[in-house]
Amino acid sequence: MRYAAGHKEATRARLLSAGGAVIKKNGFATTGVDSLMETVGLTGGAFYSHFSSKSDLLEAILARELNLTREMLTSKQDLPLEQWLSETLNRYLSFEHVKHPETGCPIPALSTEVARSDKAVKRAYEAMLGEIKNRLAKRIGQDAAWAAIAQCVGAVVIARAMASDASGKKVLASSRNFLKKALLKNK
Amino acid sequence: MRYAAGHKEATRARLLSAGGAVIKKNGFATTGVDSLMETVGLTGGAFYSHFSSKSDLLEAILARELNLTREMLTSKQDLPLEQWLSETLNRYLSFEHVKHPETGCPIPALSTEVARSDKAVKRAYEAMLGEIKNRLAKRIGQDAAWAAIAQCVGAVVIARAMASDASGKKVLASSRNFLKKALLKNK
DNA sequence: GTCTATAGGCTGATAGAC
DNA sequence: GTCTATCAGCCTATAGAC
Repeated sequence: MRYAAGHKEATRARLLSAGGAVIKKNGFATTGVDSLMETVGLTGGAFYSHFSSKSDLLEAILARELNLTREMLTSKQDLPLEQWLSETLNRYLSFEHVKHPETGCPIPALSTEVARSDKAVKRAYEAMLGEIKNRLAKRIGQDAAWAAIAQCVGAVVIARAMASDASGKKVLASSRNFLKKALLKNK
Repeated sequence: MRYAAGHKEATRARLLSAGGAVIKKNGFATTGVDSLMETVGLTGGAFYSHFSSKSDLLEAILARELNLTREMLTSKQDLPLEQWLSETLNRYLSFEHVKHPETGCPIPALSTEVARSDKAVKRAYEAMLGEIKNRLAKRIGQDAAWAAIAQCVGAVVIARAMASDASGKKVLASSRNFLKKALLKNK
């Protein structure tokens, strides 16, 4: 073998990381294999020694990215409820998050395309989302967990589609206010 | 002129209606001009006598579709709050809506692509969404209006990406429960 | 493990016939 | 107003050289 041991694994890891950023920003269907490979300094033909299809890549990227989201949402679980809630919501529902999909959560960026993908992709998505929900449910309950996820995702999706920054910020602020109030009251 | 007066307008109207259904189902970027024209029984070349670009079509479709959503959400404004809320939420957050994007609301189907479109498209989106929010705000208040829209959109987006029907239904039910409780309490 | 070359098919958009 | 023909460029995926 003319390449160091672990070379393939390293390339695959870079592909998941750099590729994930690109498709969160520009979309999965609209990003070609060639430009995906460019992000790791390789040419298109080499793609298929790492993944059997483009859809296979989406599945792997989703697993990785959703894992990161789960860690992020549950990293401060030892804080008191109100503080944990406030910090987590302020971070997820920030204008920074809206403006930078490439470093953000895959759910608002990729869900619509997951909905149009094959069963394997959807299964990866469903499994990870279920885990995220379970972790949140421990603190705020089952219904509230799904509702909070849905609302955060929807707010980011809508804020990103707005023409003006001001409108996007309004959507975020309303969702933050509403969720904090509702989640602390119903507890 | 070899075609009846109003023929062009009629073709354009059919294009907006049939095209809207197709792109809500299959996505805007992934649907070609040729297949868009097929839905109204014409060939690709004829597209450009109706719209100056594909993006121009998206703008027109959004205006039309969001107008329909607005009418739907506010059609039963004369009912008592609780009843209006319940009926509207049950309809928007239904499994039927999740399974049939082609006849459903454009916001969960197209927002992610609007976010990646040009300023004109985003302006059309922002203007119509603002109107929808204003109508809802009259009944439930400003923050709650944005929050409710965000949550409904997020729930449908997520439910559509789930592998199993059961998971999608859970997300919908949680959002329905949570929203009804929160909106009636905070009033 | 990555390369180049290639296949066959799709894209958005234009020109000119009818 | 719609047609066909055409452009250059992109797509996913494969074959075979190195």
